[in-house]
Amino acid sequence: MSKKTTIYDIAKKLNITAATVSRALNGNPKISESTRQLVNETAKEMNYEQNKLAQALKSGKSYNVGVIVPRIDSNFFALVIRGIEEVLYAKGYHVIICQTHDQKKLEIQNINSLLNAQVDGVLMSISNSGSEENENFDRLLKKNVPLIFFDRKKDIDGISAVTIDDFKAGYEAAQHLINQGCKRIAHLSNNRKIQIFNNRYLGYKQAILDNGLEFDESLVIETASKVEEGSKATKILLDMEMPPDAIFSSSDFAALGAIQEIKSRGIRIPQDICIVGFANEPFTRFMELPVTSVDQSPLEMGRISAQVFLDEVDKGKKKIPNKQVVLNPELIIRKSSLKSEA
Amino acid sequence: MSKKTTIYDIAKKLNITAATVSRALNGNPKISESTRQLVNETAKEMNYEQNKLAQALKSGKSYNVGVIVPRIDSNFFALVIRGIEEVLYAKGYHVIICQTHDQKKLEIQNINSLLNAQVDGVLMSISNSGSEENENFDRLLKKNVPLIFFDRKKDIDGISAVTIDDFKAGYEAAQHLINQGCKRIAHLSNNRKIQIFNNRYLGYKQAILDNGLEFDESLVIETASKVEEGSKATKILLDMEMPPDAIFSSSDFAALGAIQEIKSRGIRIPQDICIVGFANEPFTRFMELPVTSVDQSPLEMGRISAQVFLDEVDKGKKKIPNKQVVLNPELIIRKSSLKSEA
DNA sequence: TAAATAACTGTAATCGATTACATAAATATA
DNA sequence: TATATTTATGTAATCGATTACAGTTATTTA
Repeated sequence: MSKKTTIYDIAKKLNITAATVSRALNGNPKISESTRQLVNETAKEMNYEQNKLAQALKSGKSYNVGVIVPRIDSNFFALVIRGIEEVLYAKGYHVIICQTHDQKKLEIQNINSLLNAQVDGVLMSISNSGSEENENFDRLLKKNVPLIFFDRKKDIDGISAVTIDDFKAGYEAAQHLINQGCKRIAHLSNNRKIQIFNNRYLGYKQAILDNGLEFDESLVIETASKVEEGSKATKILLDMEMPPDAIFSSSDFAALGAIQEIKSRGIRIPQDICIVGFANEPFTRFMELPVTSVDQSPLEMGRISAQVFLDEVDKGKKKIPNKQVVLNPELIIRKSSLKSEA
Repeated sequence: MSKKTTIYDIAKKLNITAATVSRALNGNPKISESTRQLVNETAKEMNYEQNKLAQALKSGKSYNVGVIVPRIDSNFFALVIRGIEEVLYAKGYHVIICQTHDQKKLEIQNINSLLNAQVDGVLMSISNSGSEENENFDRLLKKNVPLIFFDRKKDIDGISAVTIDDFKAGYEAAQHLINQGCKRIAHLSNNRKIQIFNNRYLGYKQAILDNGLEFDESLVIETASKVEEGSKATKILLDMEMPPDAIFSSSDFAALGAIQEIKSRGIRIPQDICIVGFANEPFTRFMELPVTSVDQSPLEMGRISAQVFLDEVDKGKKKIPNKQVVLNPELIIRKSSLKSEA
């Protein structure tokens, strides 16, 4: 109701200046213990709360950080965000979450919006659909707003990134399928202009070649990370003259679509076709037929991304070499690919 | 790099005052057309961008709005948020999303955090675990920060709310099961101190009574909205002397747990037991056995909540009667409850 | 032509917190 | 005792945008 109390109100009441009050509240060592106590008590009495907007104006820091992800209703991104929040909240930051829904237009809009909100930094996983252009990222960098990529990254000078070793993840997934006796392993990829998807693909390919199997490019299909798209792609695969005996999908959602399509044709999993997904979404564990998937330690990814941001903020203008953190993926083996036990 | 340009820079360049620049940029009618143009052009040339922090300090508005939900990795909340964003972004607001994970402690922390960020309003779905106390909400109200509940609400004077008609939803779900010939319908409820859960329960109960069936309180179990909890509760139900022939769950996640438990015992769905969930999460559609569920038009709920907030902000201090918007639920019937066709 | 009005623009205070610099009082040093 | 050094606080500018009020022309009216 009544106006908020400011340091001026406190100052007037104690017959001192706002400067002294400010210093006392901020623990400036030049303030005598007696007045410090007095000020603190009075502040409490008067329900003083610092006006963050004023402080922000003065310091040029908003203590807001933007996080941009393709979508928030995936467990993976939700957990990354949780990790980010955990670290940043503790440092007094607020997190503004934006979704791109994999549309470049929205990505640009989001960046504008965050810039507008004068965020102190941006942590993001880039959108799928996208030109080769980096102007948006450049705009952030030019303004000295730290930008950190996680998961879906691009190699841009001056931008740190936190990912898992996607090549290794792809390699291990394929190797696992090969170990199960699969010979024709298909791959539901995603936009391979995005590094992580390309790396998963490359790892998968390498494993096939390393094992002396034939690599068939026609078994690789790019799809969006959606159930329907997974089904669609699987239709194509199953209709081939020599259909695959395994599918490694770089998305759990697409894998789910694949499973639906396969089951609808009465083909057995894992006996006839083995399935491996990616991201370890909870439903992979909860399904009647639990799905093998790759865990990306999203919580950890979020925490580390936040830490990288904090480091960059601290270092201020000093240009530091962009940090590239690579986490270890973990293949979680479940029934959908356990031919040996079926 | 170089400092940001301010209205003072523009003023200096044009040999006028910052006041004039400010007025020109804001379309003040007292400014001559010529200078207005000149200012606008120069602003563009110099890459001028308004400092929102300064404006926020002056106006007392941060143009930040807080949204508090139990979790973001559920399709329901993700869509509500999307609806909110849609409306608020268009009005120049930013949205700060917070999760409570159904912990009162985090809820309080979130509110503090948002208050700290000087948000212009808070839209929230209250957390489950909770005392009867409303002090946190009162704190917002005392500061004249509009608070709007959606979905999980409480009746508090001065707080508007947007929900679906949960009583009707519960009633229709139960009626549907009765129509399928079910006689002993169990209910996986949730904390019934939360209105929406109590209303679903009451609707369910009323339908049973209206149809002359016996109402058995022991068939009602409170569980959290989690897969594991759903399984656990279902174990109890199936171990009863007279197990139910249908389960109406007020959560899709708990329903999923129920289905797992039921299937693991070799009991058939829907022949032996029918299942109805709640929230129309995507997986209900994608499962091998698609699950009947209640749609709550989350997008619409978000949009309307945002609109209610905008209305309250506009009206300013004038106390307006708290608005209570009630949306219509829609029962989406799928195989899990279609005994008649099985 | 003098007075009144309109049309612009400038002056300066304001939002609330921070901080370099100045100053006063208290204490230490020679 | 006179000077140097601390210690504690006050003064005033600053961050950038907004706006009530005042002031200056230019235009209109009597």
